[in-house]
Amino acid sequence: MLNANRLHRPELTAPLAGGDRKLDALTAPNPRAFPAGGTIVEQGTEHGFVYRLRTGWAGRVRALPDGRAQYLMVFLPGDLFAIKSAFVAAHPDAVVALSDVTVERLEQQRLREAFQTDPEIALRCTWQIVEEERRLHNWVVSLGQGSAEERIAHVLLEFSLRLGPAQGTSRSLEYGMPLTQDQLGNVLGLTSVHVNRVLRRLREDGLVSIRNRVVAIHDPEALERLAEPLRDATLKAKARPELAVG
Amino acid sequence: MLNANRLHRPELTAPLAGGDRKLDALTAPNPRAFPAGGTIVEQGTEHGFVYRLRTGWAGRVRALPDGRAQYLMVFLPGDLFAIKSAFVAAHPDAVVALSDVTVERLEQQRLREAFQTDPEIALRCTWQIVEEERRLHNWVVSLGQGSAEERIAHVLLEFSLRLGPAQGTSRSLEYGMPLTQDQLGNVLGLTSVHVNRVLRRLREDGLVSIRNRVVAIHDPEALERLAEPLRDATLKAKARPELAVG
DNA sequence: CGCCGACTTGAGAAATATCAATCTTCGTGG
DNA sequence: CCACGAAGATTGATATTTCTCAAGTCGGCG
Repeated sequence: MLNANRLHRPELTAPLAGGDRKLDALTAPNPRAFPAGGTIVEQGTEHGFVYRLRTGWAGRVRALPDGRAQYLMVFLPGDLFAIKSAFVAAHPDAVVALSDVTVERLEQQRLREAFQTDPEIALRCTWQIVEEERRLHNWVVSLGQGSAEERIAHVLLEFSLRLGPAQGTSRSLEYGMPLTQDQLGNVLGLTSVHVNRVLRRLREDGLVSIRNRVVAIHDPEALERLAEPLRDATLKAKARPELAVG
Repeated sequence: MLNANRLHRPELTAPLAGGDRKLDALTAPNPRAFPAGGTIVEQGTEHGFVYRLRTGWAGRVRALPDGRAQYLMVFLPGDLFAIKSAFVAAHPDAVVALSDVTVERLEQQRLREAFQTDPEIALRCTWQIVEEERRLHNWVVSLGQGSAEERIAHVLLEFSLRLGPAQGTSRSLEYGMPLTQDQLGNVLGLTSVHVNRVLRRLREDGLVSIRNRVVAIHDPEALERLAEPLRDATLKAKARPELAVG
C-alpha cells in the first residue's frame, strides 16, 4: 500500500495521508508506465479517469501554434492530476511524462461517489485542487516579477521542498531532477541557453549545481535569500488548507 | 434582480444564469461600496464571506517584500471571489478595487449548504473555480512565452470578450477599462514605461488605443492576429465546462 | 492658480534572446 | 571493445527586448 513517505508528499499530514490511502481502494489494479517524453493525457481529449502519479515526474504543457511551449504544472509522485475532469469537462492541455513514470488510474465515476460520501477522500481531492491553484499563483508571480536568477533559485527550492521527505529530511539538499535545461526553460519562460548561463553563475558562486540529472544545493541560505522575494506567504506561515466544516 | 446581462457575463448560459439568480437569495441585503484603490479583502485574513462583484473592476494582487507587485486575477462584474474560502482556509493575497466597486457578500456557511443541495448553485460556483484556473493557465502562458506586444494585445482582447454582452455585441470594440498603465504593467509583468511604449506603437499602427480609461479596438483582426499565439484552445472550440453528473 | 497623479518621451543600461559552434555523454550497433 | 550518432550542455558573439532613470507634459481638481 502506498503511504505518504513513498509518495514523497511532505504536506500530507495525517488526514491527507488517510485520504491518500483510501484512494488506493479506488485505483485500477495495474499501474501504467510511460517512457520519458510520452503523452499521458492527450490535449483536449475526454477520458474517464483521474490519475495519480506513482513514480517519476510529469507536467502539464501547452504547445503554442508557432512552436513555443509553456509548462503549466509540474507533477511529482503522489500528485493527482486530471482531477478536475471528475467534476468538469476535460482540460485543454496535455500531460506528458518528464521522466519514465508510472501512473495509477482512478475511475471518475467512483471517485465522484467517494468524494461525496467520504470526507477524507474529499479532503484529499480538495487539497490537490487548492494546492494546484497555490502553485499557479506562485508561478504567475515568478514569471511576472522574477528575474531569471530568482526564478531558477525558486523553482529548485520548490522541488526540493516538495520532494523533502523522500530523503528523510525536511528539505532535500540533493535530489534527482529529470528536466533538461530546455524543459526547465519552458517551465520558467526562459531559453535553455539563458538557463544554462544562469546555472553556471549559480554553480560558480557555490549556490547550487546540477549534474547528471541531480540537483545539489550547496548553500541553501544563499539560495533562499535569492528566491526570497518570490516566496509565498503560505509557506512561511506553514498554513495548511483545512476543510471547512459543512 | 441581477441577470446575466447586467452581470456582463457572456459565458453564463442558462444553467449558470439560473445559479446566479439563486445566489441573489443568499446575498446580504446591502451591497458594500469601495473606492478605487480600496482593499476589499485583506491579505491573509480569515473572513466569513464570499463576494460577488456587482459593479466595477477588482483584482487579486500579491505584494512582494521588496515593493514589486503582481496581479493574480482581474475580476469583472459578475465574478465570484474568495469563493474557495468557503471550502478551504483563507487565501494569502489581497483583493483590491481597481475602480470604484460595489460588492455583494454571501455567507460562507449558507453558500456551502446551498452548494450541497442545489445543483444550479453548485454549477455556478464550480464554473467560477474552473474558469479561474483557465485564466491562470492562460496567464502563465502569456507571461512565460508572450512578448510585451502579444501580452497587451491578448489582455485587451480578453477584457473585451469578457465584457462583450454589455454592449450588446459578442465582442466590445470599445469598453471602459479602469486600470492605469502602472496597474496594467503589474498585470502583465511589464513596467509602465514599456506598457506605454507598446501602446503607442499599437496606436500608431491603428490597432487599438486607450484614452480616458476607454479602450478602442480599431482593427480587431490585426489585434487578434497578434494575440493569436496566446489564445487558448478552449475559446476556439467554444467548449464550456459542464457539471459531471454525480 | 498650482499641484498631483498619470501619461509620455528620451537616452542609456541591463537582461534576455538568437545564432552558431563545439563539447560531452551515453546508448547502440558493429 | 570501439566507433558513431544523437541529444543535451556549454560557450562566444551579437541582436533585441525590456528596464531604469530622468525629465517633461497633460488634465483634472481643490
